[in-house]
Amino acid sequence: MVISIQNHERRGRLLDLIRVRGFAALEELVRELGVSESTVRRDLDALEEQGTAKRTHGGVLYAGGMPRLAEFDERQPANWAAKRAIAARAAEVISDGETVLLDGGTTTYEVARLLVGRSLQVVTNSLPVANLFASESRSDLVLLGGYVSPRTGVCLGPYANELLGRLHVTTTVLSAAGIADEGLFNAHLLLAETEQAMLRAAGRVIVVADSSKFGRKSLTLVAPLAEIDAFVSDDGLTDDWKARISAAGSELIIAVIPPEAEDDRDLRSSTRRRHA
Amino acid sequence: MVISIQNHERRGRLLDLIRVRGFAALEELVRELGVSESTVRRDLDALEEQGTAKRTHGGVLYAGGMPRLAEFDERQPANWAAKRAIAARAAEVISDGETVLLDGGTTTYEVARLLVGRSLQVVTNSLPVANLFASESRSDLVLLGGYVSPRTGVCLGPYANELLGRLHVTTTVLSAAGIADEGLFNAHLLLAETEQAMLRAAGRVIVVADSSKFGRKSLTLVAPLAEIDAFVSDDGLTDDWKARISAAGSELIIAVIPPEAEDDRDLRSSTRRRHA
DNA sequence: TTTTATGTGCGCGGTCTCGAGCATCGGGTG
DNA sequence: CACCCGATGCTCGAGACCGCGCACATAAAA
Repeated sequence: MVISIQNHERRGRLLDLIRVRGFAALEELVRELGVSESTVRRDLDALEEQGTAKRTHGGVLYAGGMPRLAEFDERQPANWAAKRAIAARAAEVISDGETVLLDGGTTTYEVARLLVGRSLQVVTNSLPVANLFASESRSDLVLLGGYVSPRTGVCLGPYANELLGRLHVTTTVLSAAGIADEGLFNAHLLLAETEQAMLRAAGRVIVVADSSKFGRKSLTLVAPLAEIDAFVSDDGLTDDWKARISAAGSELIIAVIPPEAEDDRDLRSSTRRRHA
Repeated sequence: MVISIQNHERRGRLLDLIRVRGFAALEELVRELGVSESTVRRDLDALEEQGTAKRTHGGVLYAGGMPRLAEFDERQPANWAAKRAIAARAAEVISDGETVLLDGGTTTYEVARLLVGRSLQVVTNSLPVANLFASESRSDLVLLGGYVSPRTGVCLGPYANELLGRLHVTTTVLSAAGIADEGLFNAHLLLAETEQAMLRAAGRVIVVADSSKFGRKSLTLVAPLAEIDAFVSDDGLTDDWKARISAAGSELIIAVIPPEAEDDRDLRSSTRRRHA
């Protein structure tokens, strides 16, 4: 009946190690628990039986983790390299010490990843972005509250807008579902309101959007082009649109997709001789 | 028979598979990508060189994940079994359809884990708890905004309190750093204010705390015992404290630690071993 | 005490994986 | 056309990991 006490203390520590790291090699568990490999393996079997861990070859991974958001999972990597290149350029124009407001979306998430570790004040309505900065002591984090959209993980609604009305940030990084002559478009009505509040709170507004977004409309208009200080996009943007953005008085930053990671653009015989 | 395009498209798909699952066995990647094992292995080498993935024996795990919070990592598993048992009892007294306000802390986090999938409206100031419900379509999620404490991942400050002032929930699940005659104690001054606002917003207040918390004080007083409707603790609680809680007019729910997982309680008799 | 049960460590054979080397294919270059 | 080069797939020896059985130690039961 009574199961030995060290037994469960050790399994508790074991489970904690796995939970903390998400994955642990069997060899390192042996070293850190100070027991034999057989014992660790038996414990792992028990944990897998219990369902809290899943064994793999050479290690174990935690199974009690959190579910993931749909938007970040079901994405095809179509223009992912473009997003990353855009994010890199956008992160460059943000200086240390700034107060940055980050919108939701996959591109702004990539920007956020590049900003982790910088000395910044970060404001966001995006749960995934907040997770990036939550444990970061180098930067302060302010999260907008409100109703959380299940699919995208962003905070919406009047509470978020109201809090935004009392904030001021040096730079806002916005995403967009479409960019047309009328201005920025977004697919979510409540989010559009929140993004309008973000615009009002910002000293400088940067929109990150890959070239496929230009010329497309979406459900609702967020803001005219003239309210945007700078666009960051990739070199798939047509000259036509480059002209329109200049005409609207906005700066345009073109990110070049690095040769290491091109995917949806051509460049066939990749690395070496490239006629140019 | 195109050359380099397929290369990177495949690596993009590969990285997406890894990113979505967190971990993937090499064999399943071979099957799903329809290429040979060698090619997958070479791609994995490239991804590891790039830093976005980490190879293990027999598989690969995604390396671009998010950092983790200190409070949930450095936890010793001392009374973790107690926490889980307490969380199970606390989750039982919450009915479907309720609006539940969940505090931060590891015990309330365990409660939250058990509530995932239930039909509830959830309000929380805790980032880890919010992550649990963010992708859950069965339950609505409202997140309190404000400054995010780096160590614990909870939202603090006047914005959170203000938003709480305009909410009403049926049940609040609170944690505590200490429980003494004077009432609930907490280690964080700003958090105490937020928790007081949580108390005011609630129709019913449940405090989850393992027995080691009773009789201990902490930095600041949150609320007197009489304001708590129910305490959930483990059977290590002394009769003295059981009487005091009854005297304060609060309900007491004792969780029994299942025989599968007892750890730090009793069985002191057999704590030695070590062969020569 | 002896007996029994449980937990732990060690060793061995079998299976799987890894990395490197080699062959093939297809296209671009001179 | 001849050559080069990157990409892919296959083979194979070496090494890692797994599961099993056995031996030993300790605590509870007889």
